[in-house]
Amino acid sequence: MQPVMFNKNDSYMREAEILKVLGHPIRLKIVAGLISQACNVKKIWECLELPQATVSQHLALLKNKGIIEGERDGVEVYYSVVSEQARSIVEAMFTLGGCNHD
Amino acid sequence: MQPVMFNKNDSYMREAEILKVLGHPIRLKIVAGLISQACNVKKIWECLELPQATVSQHLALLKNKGIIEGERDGVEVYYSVVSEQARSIVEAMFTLGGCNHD
DNA sequence: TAATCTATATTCATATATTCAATTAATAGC
DNA sequence: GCTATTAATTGAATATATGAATATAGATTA
Repeated sequence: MQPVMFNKNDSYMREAEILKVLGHPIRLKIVAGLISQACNVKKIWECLELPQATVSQHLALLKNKGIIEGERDGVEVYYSVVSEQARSIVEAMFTLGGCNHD
Repeated sequence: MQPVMFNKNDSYMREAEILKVLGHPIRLKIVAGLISQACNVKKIWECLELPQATVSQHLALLKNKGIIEGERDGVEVYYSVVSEQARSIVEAMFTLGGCNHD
């Protein structure tokens, strides 16, 4: 009896969704940055040199998918990574250190 | 002096692209299946109960991104995972075993 | 309260992705 | 040549994502 190689029942929906959300350069940069340190919104879009609205949209998406969470401190909101799965994916991504093709 | 939390220069393009390609339930299923064993195309679309064209499209995308490679054996083509980065991402995804929220 | 700085939400035009039937290509055997 | 089998491609409809402008809400200070 063979192992279940292609599982048509298990939809991998949730897993694929996490990967898709991380699969955008801006969001990946944000999450990778927040892994090393929690940060407020202004600093993020200043560092990345992106419009505030753009960063805000990506932060909202990351928050809705349960990857980051924000904590308000006065006028500022500090975001940090709360999804261990996202954290381990990003770490797996970079611990290989580009030792793949080309 | 602080570490470079938000790197605006390093675009993370390539990394984000890998995650985006894996961020689709069908492609994630295919890659997860091919990690456990190389397989020909017909078996894939039969197991997943999807049209041949749909699976072929996703296989082409995975191949173009350097995640899988195909080897022809007569009239069949056997695919296998060649990207160690993709492999480690998928493994990181599932070794956590859903111990996150809800 | 007004003024101001900050964060979030909404909207919209554009671009990209996805699906699947139909078609084409490649291989093997007759 | 022809035919069967498997895989790749095309094309068109539909769906989703993106980014920037704009509007709204929240918080602080004068």
